[in-house]
Amino acid sequence: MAQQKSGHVTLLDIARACGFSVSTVSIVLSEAPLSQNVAASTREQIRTMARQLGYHPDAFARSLRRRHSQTIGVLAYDLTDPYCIPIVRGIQAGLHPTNYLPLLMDAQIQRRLFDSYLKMILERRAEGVIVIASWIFEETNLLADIEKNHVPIIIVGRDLTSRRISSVFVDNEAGGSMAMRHLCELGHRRIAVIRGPEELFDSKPRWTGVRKAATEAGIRIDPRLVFQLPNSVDPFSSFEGGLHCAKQMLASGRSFTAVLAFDDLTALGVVRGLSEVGLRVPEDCSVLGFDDVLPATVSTPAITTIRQPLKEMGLQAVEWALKALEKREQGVDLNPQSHKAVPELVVRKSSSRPPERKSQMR
Amino acid sequence: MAQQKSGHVTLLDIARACGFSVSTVSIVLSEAPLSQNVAASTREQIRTMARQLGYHPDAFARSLRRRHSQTIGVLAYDLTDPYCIPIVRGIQAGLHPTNYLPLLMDAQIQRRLFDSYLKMILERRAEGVIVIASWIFEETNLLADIEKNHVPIIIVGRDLTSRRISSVFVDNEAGGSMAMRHLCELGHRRIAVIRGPEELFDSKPRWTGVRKAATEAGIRIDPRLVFQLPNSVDPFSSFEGGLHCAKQMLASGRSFTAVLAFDDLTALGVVRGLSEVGLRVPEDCSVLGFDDVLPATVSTPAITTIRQPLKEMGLQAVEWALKALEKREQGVDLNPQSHKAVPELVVRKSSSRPPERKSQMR
DNA sequence: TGTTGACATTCAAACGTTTGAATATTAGAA
DNA sequence: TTCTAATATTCAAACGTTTGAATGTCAACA
Repeated sequence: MAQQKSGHVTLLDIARACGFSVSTVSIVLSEAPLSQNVAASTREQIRTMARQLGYHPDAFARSLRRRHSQTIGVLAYDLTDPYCIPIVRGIQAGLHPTNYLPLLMDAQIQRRLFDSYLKMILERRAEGVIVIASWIFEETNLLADIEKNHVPIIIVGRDLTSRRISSVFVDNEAGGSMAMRHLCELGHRRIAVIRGPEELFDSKPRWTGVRKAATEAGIRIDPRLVFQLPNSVDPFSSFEGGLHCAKQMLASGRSFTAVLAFDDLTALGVVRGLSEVGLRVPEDCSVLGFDDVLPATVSTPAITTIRQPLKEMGLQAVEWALKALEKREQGVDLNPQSHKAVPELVVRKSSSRPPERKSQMR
Repeated sequence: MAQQKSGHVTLLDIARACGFSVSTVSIVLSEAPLSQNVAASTREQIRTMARQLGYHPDAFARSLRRRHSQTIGVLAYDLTDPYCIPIVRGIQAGLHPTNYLPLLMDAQIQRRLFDSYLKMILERRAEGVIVIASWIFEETNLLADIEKNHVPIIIVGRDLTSRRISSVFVDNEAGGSMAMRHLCELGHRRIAVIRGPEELFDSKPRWTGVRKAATEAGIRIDPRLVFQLPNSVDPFSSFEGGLHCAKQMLASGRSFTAVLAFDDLTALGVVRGLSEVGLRVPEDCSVLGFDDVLPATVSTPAITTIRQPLKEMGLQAVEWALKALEKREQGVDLNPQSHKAVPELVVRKSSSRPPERKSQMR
């Protein structure tokens, strides 16, 4: 009845319905400072009418006028990956006490989608962007556009300070060392290692850390027990990669008492591979993961892993984004920062001392 | 330089920069029909200038003027739950060929957040809303507002046709029957059942299906082997619930050769509980899950489960949402519809024939 | 010469808000 | 009585687009 053609209730509808001007209604409903001057009776009248009609302010009109969207764009490379979720949670948690809202997008590991969502984030005038990408994320030309439009951008999951982008990522080297040290301390000497895919940012430093710790412990890593995941991209593939590597390991005829896997899903793949030939984890062979995602916790045995403080990393990203906005308000451009989060060894059931009889591994 | 105070490049910037009017620029950049009449040289000039300045149209202004947001709100009860993700994927897949964009929100199983995000979806003038909620989702008063503003709403994960809301959900009864039938066919007779939490929509019909199949197979379910998950809410708790039930089962002294768990995470909890007393799955005891989420696939043994066609359910929801929009365009209000998706038995490694010697279970 | 119509471009209003400035009303003070 | 000040409300412009209608130019036709 009082509806506009658009189907949505507007200030004008309310104004007409209770005989005040649009301005007054706006002042009351948006709780502008001037609303103190509005008669209490008027306020009440307007508010009840708004409730009655089911009024909700039009975010488009409001943002247009106020020149603020109160939005932070969050672009995840793949929500399917359990790695992303805790980061998103951290971002949500960080944003919650402010009145910024996350605009969450899932690129599904597709460059095309990544670009089109980034464009959308720009069009929606997000005031900042947080990109979750442990994964390849080369120069999109949109990146330049983001800069031209003065939108602060933070990346979590890899170091892009070289491109002058604030970055939050885990200290992979330290993590790799922790993992190797844990196995050494348990008494393992023949340790198979599954390295991450070539093109993944985390792979190299993690491997460096592993080697350092091995050297420090006086252990030689048999190059024939070093494997590498293929350059694939979706989370499930790293499970299959682990499974495949385990088979190769077993086929190689070399003996080993532990496997240091690139991440948790790889570790789960290894567990599967070992179990298929009747080997038990950890009695016959220890398996270590990295990340600490849900599947590592709920599988049996629970996977010993290097935990990334994902939620905290999300929080950190938000903190910087907000600070950048604040500074921008004052006309200052913030220099890109970087934060190396410290990982943590989580000992669970997939690691133990090596089996007594070495012959057990053929 | 040519920047407005807002920091964003606008049509006016481009117009000034190349000496045409805002209208012409708009017509060219938005590829309006009139742009055929614009001189090719002009078009080129405007386009390159836009690219150079990094122009992106302001979605707020555009939507305001066009009276279309090209957006579908998607409100998930908890992205942490692996159950949600494939549904979201389905929704994305369904939306992709259209030019609607999903506006994805994660309520984190908190009523307050649920409400505030729903409000946000309304304010952003989403043209339709899809709610993912297997979980409690009682009358929000916002629901009434959604109706007042003529926004079509679809729920996936439970049946709310009684409240005149289109619903997509799995045929829980059929699924429950499938699970039980599978165990019976393998030869199990003493089967423990873990029912879902009281307040969860899926719980009752699933249990009905289980009992029906048992009756048909001439099997009596020992009430002392029936357990129930507590009314909790986060996905991890169902793992713990399963673990706890397994302990109770074992403590009860009753013998059983299979456990039919409410969902996959519960099943994984049961596996853990059994393994803690040295029982192996499936050699000593079979375990069945429900849903088919990632952790069920990557754990060892892989969990035999009843698969919900989650992605398809998401697709279905989108299809209806779009149809409702189409109809609304013509002024027709669509009647709420409902779709019971048919589940599917996925046989993996956690189920097998019961062990020969019954004494094995004490 | 005037009319027609195709082509190229611009005008101006509108979308739903917000907000600085303006107006109107009342009460109290000078 | 007029002036000031507080209270209560409205005007009107602006945010960045889009778009129906208007304008202007030019060539071709009658």
